[in-house]
Amino acid sequence: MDNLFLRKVERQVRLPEAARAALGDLARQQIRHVAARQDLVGHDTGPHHAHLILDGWACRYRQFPDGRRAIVALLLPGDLCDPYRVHRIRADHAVGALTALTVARLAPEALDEAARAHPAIEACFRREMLAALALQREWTAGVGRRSAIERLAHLFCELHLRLAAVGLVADATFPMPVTQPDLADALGQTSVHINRTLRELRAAGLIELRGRRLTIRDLPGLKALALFDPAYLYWA
Amino acid sequence: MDNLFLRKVERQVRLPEAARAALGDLARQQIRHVAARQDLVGHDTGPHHAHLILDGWACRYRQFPDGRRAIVALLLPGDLCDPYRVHRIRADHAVGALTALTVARLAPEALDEAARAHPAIEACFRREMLAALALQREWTAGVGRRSAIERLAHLFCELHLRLAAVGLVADATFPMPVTQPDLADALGQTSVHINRTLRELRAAGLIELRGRRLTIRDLPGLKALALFDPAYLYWA
DNA sequence: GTTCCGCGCCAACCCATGTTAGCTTGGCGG
DNA sequence: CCGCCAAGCTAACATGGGTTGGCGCGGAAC
Repeated sequence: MDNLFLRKVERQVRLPEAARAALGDLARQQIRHVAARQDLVGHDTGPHHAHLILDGWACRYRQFPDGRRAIVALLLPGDLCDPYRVHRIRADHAVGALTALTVARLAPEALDEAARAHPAIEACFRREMLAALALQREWTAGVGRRSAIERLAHLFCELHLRLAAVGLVADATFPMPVTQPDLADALGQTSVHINRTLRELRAAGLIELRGRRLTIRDLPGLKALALFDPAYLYWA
Repeated sequence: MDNLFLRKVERQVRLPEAARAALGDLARQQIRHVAARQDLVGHDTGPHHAHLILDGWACRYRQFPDGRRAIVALLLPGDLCDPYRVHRIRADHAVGALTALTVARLAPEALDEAARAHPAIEACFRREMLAALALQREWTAGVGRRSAIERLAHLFCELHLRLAAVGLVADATFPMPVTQPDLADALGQTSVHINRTLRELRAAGLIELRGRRLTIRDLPGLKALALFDPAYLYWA
């Protein structure tokens, strides 16, 4: 199980050997397996560990008291979740596994120390934060101003690039293990409408989605429909 | 013109005298005035300065090629905008003045140095980032899953707390210089519907909005309607 | 002082998306 | 091998919020 975070990072900057080794060590400390639909971090968890996603998909979500749920971010293999310590009594959101998950649990002290010892690692963490922020802004803009079909198309373009950055795309095909109800919560719609919209995308010859795998049939078309501009993707 | 960022910060942690002085110096370097509706940072600006908002309101927004606009964040007095350097050719969004604005322009090198010299300042910057991220998540969740009236109510609750943290609230009344078209772009709606919804909130006796000032008539009622949970506000 | 334009405000109409309800399929536990 | 349940899929109907268009006001430019 190779370290996808490293692979993503080194698409941008070559790390010093010592930093690379330190990051590798970190990721090998404490491997945890989480079943699909389990929480990695609960709404009421206090200060907690950071996590590196090694395999599987997770999401950050917020559950409202009346049952509504909003998924505010998707976490893919190679994503580093909360590199900086959060000193809060109560988290503002939870992190849940969408599929079976393999993660490295990272002690905050170990991260701090690695960042202090290797400026390159500190830079990585910072970049990961800035990337998460830019991504979050794009999601806010999208839910606010994109139509249903544009949102879905945009998400697929985004996933395509993010997964390609960690080598999980082959032949314009990649895993898409997110169920329609989950997509609905991520895009601010209902599962019924997600289904309608998927049908439209398929009928337009833009995508093919079967058995948890997505194939993009017409990438330029999909990007045009989504008004996709990759400027916000830091690692891709 | 006192430094509102300092005031906000020191509600949480007492800074060492040297750090406080350094932050004060930073803010006094290069004061800039910007007219309402002008961009502080454009969509196509490359790496740029950081800004400390001293007076007035600004917003981060994204303009789509077809004219649609999404406001993804409001920047209030005391907010620190982009403390960490962004090494990108093209920004993913712009920052614009909603009202006449007074800002301190901060050179990235000066910030880096202050952060290196004073761990307390580094901690402040990091906290500002984490706060921005949490805020952005809440906005994403809101646009995705809250109804029109809930969104508006929620925004007012948020502004109430954020402005209170810098001492700009008196008698449950605070400045609200955002026009209805701007509110629409921030909440993912149209100005017509914002108008309808404002009327509803007024009719329900929850708020009063006159002459760019908002008075909250029934805070508990407003919070209940908005499903407001302040867990995501780091400074307030 | 006049002109103009952006904003607040409102009503009528309409459509994109939500709601409800049901059927089908496939994977999993027993 | 059976039963169960979550997810995919669809149709019929309902509605929140978008669209269009129009009025009046007040502040800024001249």
